[in-house]
Amino acid sequence: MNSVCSPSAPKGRPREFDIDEALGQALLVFWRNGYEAASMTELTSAMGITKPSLYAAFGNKEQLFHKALDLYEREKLAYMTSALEAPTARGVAERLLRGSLEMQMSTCDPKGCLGVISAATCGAEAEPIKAEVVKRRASSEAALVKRFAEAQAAGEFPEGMTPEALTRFLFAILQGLALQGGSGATCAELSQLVETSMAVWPTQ
Amino acid sequence: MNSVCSPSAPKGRPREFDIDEALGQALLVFWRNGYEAASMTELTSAMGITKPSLYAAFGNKEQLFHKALDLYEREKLAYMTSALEAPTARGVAERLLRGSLEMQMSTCDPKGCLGVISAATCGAEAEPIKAEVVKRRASSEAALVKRFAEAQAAGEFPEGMTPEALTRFLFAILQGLALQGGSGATCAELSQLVETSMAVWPTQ
DNA sequence: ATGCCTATATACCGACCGGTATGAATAGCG
DNA sequence: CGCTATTCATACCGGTCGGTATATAGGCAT
Repeated sequence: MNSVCSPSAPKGRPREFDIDEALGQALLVFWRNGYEAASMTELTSAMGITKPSLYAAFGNKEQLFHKALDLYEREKLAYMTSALEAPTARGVAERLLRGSLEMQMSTCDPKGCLGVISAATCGAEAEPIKAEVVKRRASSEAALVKRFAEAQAAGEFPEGMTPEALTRFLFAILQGLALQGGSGATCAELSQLVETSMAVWPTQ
Repeated sequence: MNSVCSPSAPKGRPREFDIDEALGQALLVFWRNGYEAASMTELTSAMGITKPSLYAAFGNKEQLFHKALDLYEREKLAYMTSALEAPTARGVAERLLRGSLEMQMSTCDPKGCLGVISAATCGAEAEPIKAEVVKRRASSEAALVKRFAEAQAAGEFPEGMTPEALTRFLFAILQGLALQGGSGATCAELSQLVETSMAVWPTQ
């Protein structure tokens, strides 16, 4: 209750690892293996820390996954929010498709999408994990619906096309893209999928 | 080397369960939980048999999954082959989409697609499982490419649309459909996705 | 130097995993 | 009736799971 009260006033022994870097490594393990298949042994090994350190710093496996998911959305899904700023609905779709494609083509990151992997996983233990991922996806969808509603008001849509329908359609393609990417599809094949999707995207 | 040599000449104690019915129950468990999350305990419980009986009748967990996958393709994916008989490429796509939609809407079967679930699962233990599923998917894709090539030769495609591209595109939508179905999407939402896909499907 | 507090490392916990050894039960065959 | 062959039920195997008790090491204030 005194002194400078600096943000870094650790009274005890200082931790010997960078907590953000460790979280980044945990994210990679979850990304490659999914929640359930990522064992504590593999997590701690990749993070370079021991199990008690992990539990002291992150709580437990589920909380660690949540924090890794936060990091994933913040760093890897940034193109999603920026895509909404495209001038037209078609531009938004193109940015989303190309952003997702670029992610799948990244040589340093794992293939597939952490969200897709986690949503498809169905173990009883991972039920709350799946629910959380689905919930976050719903908020992303809502943002896209809102953006497409603006586009519709601007007269960009052909009649009969609702913002909800196009959002669901685009998300389905993005999910298929991530799934095929995680199944060993080549860059050319995924790129072809993006081009085809843009070719069929409704114009006026 | 004698007698009627009837196909049913079991010398020992006869098995007390129907092997096909047990396999059907195993399929449901794999379908709901995925390969890795389906434990032997849950499998044997659902099949109504004990572990040694399962191993005697089916080999091991992986072989059981393969047989369940055979059953799945034979019974649940029959609409895929019949869809290829539609008169036009557009008709093929529509049959595939509506067939997949109907499966997702079935109240007795689990949601999602066993193939999608198994392909997204990424545990090291399940690597051969994933490879097998991807391989079977590739053969389905090849069949669709072949059918679309006929359609292209018949002048059904607009220029620039290749059979490979449309196949990949359609499979992506089907995968998105299964994934959203497995994530709790409503019938109305999935139906909307099918309608949108048909609306954007290229015409001539 | 002495407490105090926190992080570290080792070893361990009960539960469950896939898979199996073992012996009793049940059929056909002589 | 044995004899053999197959299935059944129980109990068990080593290994791994997520999670933790315990004791030591290390930085701060006094």
